Amino acid sequence: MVRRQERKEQITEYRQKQILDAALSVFSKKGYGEATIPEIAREAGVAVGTIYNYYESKHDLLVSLINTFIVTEPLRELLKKSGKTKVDEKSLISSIIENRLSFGFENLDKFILVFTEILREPELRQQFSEQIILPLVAFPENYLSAKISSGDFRPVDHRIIFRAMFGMVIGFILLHKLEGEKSPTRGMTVHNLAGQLADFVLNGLKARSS
Amino acid sequence: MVRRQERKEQITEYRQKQILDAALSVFSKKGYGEATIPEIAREAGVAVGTIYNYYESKHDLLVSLINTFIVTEPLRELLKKSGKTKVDEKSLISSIIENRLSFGFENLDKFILVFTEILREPELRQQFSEQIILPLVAFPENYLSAKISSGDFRPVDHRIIFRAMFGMVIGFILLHKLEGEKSPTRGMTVHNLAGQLADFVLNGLKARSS
Amino acid sequence: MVRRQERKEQITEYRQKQILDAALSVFSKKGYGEATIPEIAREAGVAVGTIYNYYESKHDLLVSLINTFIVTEPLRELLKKSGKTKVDEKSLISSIIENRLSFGFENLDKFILVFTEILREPELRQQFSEQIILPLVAFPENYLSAKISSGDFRPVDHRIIFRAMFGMVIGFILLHKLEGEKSPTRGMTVHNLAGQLADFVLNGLKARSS
Amino acid sequence: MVRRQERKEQITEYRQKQILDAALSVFSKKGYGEATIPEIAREAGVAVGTIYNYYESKHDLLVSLINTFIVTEPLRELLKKSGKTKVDEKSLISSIIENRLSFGFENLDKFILVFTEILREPELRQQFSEQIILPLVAFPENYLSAKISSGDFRPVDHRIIFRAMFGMVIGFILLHKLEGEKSPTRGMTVHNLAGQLADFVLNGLKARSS
DNA sequence: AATGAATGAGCTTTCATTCAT
DNA sequence: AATGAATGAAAGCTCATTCAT
Repeated sequence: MVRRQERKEQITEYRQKQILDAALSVFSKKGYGEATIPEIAREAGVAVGTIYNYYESKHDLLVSLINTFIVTEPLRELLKKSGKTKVDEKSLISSIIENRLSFGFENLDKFILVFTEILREPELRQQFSEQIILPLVAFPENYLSAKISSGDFRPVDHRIIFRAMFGMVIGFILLHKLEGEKSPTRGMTVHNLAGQLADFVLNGLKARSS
Repeated sequence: MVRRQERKEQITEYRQKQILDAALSVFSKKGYGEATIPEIAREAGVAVGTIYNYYESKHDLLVSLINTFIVTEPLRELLKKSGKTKVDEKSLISSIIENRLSFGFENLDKFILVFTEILREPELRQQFSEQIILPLVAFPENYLSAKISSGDFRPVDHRIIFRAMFGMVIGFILLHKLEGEKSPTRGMTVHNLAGQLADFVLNGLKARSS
Repeated sequence: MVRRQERKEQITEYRQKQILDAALSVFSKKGYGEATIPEIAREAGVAVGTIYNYYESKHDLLVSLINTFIVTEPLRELLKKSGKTKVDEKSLISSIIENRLSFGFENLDKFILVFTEILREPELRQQFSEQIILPLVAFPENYLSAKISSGDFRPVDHRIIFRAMFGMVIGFILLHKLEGEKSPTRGMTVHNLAGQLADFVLNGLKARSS
Repeated sequence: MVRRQERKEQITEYRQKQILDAALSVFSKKGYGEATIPEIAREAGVAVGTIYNYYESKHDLLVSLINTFIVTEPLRELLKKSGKTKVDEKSLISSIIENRLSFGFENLDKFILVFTEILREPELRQQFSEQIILPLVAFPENYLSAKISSGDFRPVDHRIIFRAMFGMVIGFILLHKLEGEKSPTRGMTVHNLAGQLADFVLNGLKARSS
């Protein structure tokens, strides 16, 4: 009896994943308005009606999707990565940037989807702000402020500067995609790009006085 | 006779502006797929059919819109601003950033619209890349590379670093909006923010060795 | 003053002809429902509004068209041809058939238009019946009945048989067009076809007993 | 399981028939261009959307309709009627004509629809020519040519003469409808008309020399 | 009298949603 | 629980008609 119950839940979970994956794919390819339920059903390999057994409406599907991929997944990842080996500053920052760049280059359309819809749904925005940005920001901000206290970093406002760095990565990805084939960033490795960005972040533009 | 002709052209131009303005407003509020022609017509104060006297289809309206607001307008502005007074480095960079921040905070939804659609339309992307990004990038890149040559700036790859700075501004705006009311950037003036970003860009994170 | 009046009427008449010609062309190419006023205007070389200065509505244009080309024109032609030189029977019938075949091959789409609309408009049908068919039929029926009285033709019901002959020509043209390129009638001259039909009409199928 | 499958197919077939019947009725009453999908849906007793579950577009509906009623149905009938009892010549021809007249009087608007659209669609025309006219023509042509060989019929070109006879029936029906109430053919029975046409076809107009 | 931009009713078509199976 | 045919509201779009110029 218990087994049966478990079994059912597993199937349910699997179905939901099937559907959300398909929805993510279709929504980010076409945009919410132009995606259709039949297409999502086809991509998920289920019938149209089945989707409505799991989600109340197309809009509910979108919200669930964003909650899952935005709230649940990233936090899970964040936790995984918290215990990390010590490395030197440049390598640490460089590797984080590299990781985010790679991820962003792969998933830009999904981000755009998420940004777009978050900006249109105050409810989602608040969730996003409180459950994603704030925790995400906590660790690096602490890192920054520790470095500032210790005199390793200049006395900048860590809240602003962290957001500037975060934004830099996002914006860099966006430009890379917008420029397309012609961009001078196209021929370079992500590792190289990340290295240059890390150097810039640490040293700025100005030549050292000495 | 000439008068009549002129008069007509003026009306045509005015109508086009009316419709494009309304389309920009509705598209950026709702997104392309969820915007409707009746709503655009209502906003423009014309009949549905009138829109089709000026634009072949909803999609043509989008493309015309992006071309007008993305290709024509910004280039016009760019030219206006080319002759500028000399100021010191920090002020120059700070004021450019401030200008872009203000503009971006006001117009993010329009940018999102434009980004989204450009990413979905290779044709638009190419236009955008060649007619907007490249010219836009030319001047600051030259500035950067001159400064590097003169030894004022460190020997960075100006193509990358310029894009990093550009991206930083875009991404910063995006985060600002996504975080909403709770963001620590909310209480600050744009002038202040721009100052901090300019300082960061020039000096980086690292404390000066001296 | 009289001159001016006359002049105006001439222009009016010319405009009407321009418009009716264009309408005939477009209606018979596309069918009434799929023809559009803008297309007719373009074909006529006038503005859309001008058509409405001469005809009350699209439907009025159709009716006027049919009345003109069906009632006025054919009767005019009929009168022209009433005084004819005497020829022998076979030649007479053959030449009439040839004339109708040539005309029909050229103008089938116009006939189809006319038939279609006449069948749908009882008012037109009555006009057509009384003003076209009856007068058109009068002369050949008289001819037939005279020939029958004189013993040259067999004692058939001339009303039926004339309609059979008339129908034969119409139906033959229809089949010719419907069969298209593959029809065995394609390779033949109209003269030849007309000759065979005339022979058939006069002699029927049966071999003469003698 | 098999039952369910079968059941579904039956429903599908029934729906298609429902829709095609309604479409035939509305198209032939109004013509393609002036028929509307809502009206067809109403006549079929289904929702507008349902029609689009079975046919891709209004035009597809037309083509399917013509293919069904023009290609499939008549050929089926043709096969049914191939084995026939022997009767004398006059009766045979008379009864065929009578059959076609009755059918045509009943269905003229459908024929007009079909003719009109076939003349506008080269693809349909070819289908019609190859799949309908040619097979339909084969048997009577063979009959004619056998009769000619045996000396029973005069040595006419059977390809032409058969088409003349076929056309005569079509054209006769057309005239009958076009003339409306006033036609002298109105008071007569179809049997009588067919008899006179058969007599005419066999004997022509000319009095026998003997 | 001629024009053609503006109009909006009404078309074809789509698709989120329902529900009998 | 899964299905997908049926639904009909609402979209994009067309075009007969009007009317200020």
